[in-house]
Amino acid sequence: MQHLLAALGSLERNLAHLGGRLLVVSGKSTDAIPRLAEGLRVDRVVAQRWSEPFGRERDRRVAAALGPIPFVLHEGETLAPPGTLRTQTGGVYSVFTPFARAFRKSVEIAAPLPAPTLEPLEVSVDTASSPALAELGLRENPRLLPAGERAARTRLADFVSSGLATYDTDRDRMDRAGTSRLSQDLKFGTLSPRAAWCAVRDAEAPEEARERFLTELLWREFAHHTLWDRPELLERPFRADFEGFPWRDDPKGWKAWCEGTTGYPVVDAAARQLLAEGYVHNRARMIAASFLTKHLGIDFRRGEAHYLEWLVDGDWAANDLGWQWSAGCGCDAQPYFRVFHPVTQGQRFDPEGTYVRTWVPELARLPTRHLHAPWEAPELELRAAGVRLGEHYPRPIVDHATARARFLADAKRHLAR
DNA sequence: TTTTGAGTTGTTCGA
DNA sequence: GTCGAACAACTCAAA
Repeated sequence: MQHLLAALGSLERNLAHLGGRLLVVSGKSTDAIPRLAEGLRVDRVVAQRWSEPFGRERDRRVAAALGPIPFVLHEGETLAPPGTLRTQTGGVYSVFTPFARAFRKSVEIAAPLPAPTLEPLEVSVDTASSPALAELGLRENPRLLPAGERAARTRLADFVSSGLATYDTDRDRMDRAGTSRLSQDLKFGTLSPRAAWCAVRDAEAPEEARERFLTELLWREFAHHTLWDRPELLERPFRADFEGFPWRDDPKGWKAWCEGTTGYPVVDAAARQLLAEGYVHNRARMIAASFLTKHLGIDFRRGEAHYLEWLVDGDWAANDLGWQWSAGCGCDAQPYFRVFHPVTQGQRFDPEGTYVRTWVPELARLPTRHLHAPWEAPELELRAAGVRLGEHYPRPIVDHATARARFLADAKRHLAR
């Protein structure tokens, strides 16, 4: 909400700069938009398509409520309109690589258009200004990134000039600012994927780094196109053989995973970063999702909903695709037995422990070699770091090897039905 | 129609 | 300590 309001404020300033004006109305879109359209005596209502199921339903209802006034939807949420890429036999792509190959071959991405000129409104209508956070009973979170089109463009420019060159190697490092951090801008539409694509495509940076970023944009694209064609994926696993999987109900495990007290430092860091920042590093999301679904055996849809509730950048398409992939039931022909080791992953992608120390400060004084597995640290070192396991920081709620074996057995049994 | 090549992100075990 | 194989065989997409 904070990000949305700040983005609206930015839009209001930009419009004023162009001689326009942002009108704010409250109410259901099916009532408010027709009322405004009639009040302004417009000949059409123009909007950007929202391709996700919720948005499609909303657009359908608004169009119906507008009656004779045309409701014109433009593309822009994705690089190519969803539903336009098809296999040679007319089928829907279900594997990323062929989708990406076909996309690069057939889609030409033009530079974004300049801002339109605006005409002053001649009709006065009854509108409000957008509410302040406090009016909605919310407190400002100072950790959120600046929102709005200008902030997004600055972020893109900064990324292109400094982060892009090392993107292909640093993007996996949880302890570095190696990612673009553009996800919330793409989600809110304050940055178009075309602008990001063109800026990176035409940038002076190593080809591997540029290609890597463009591929990530295509993953976002793949998620939206896939959900467009198969909206039922928000409720069902992509892989039909995962239907009816024996997920566990583990209230204690669920609570620990949500609040960051599983005893696995990287998993806990991810949980706490989510609650604090509305953002989690991509690598940490995968580790957290793997832990919830595989170590704890909890249904991916619960983790998916939790992430969607807390993420600033959370959209249905990418979130669902990511969670299904992590759970092993998504668009991925890779085997189900790929279970992330939370300690190894931490050591590999947070080698100095910076990420863990930031989010799990009670372990901050522990030497790096024990940071990702504090239960294996000698008592003396724990004491020196001021850590008593079970008091300052929990012991692991599950044993990695045991949990892994349990999941593999469950999956093997279920998939062999 | 049949064949062929390939598939984001990993871990463990044993030589 | 390093390295390759096993994990399991399947489905997709294109030729």
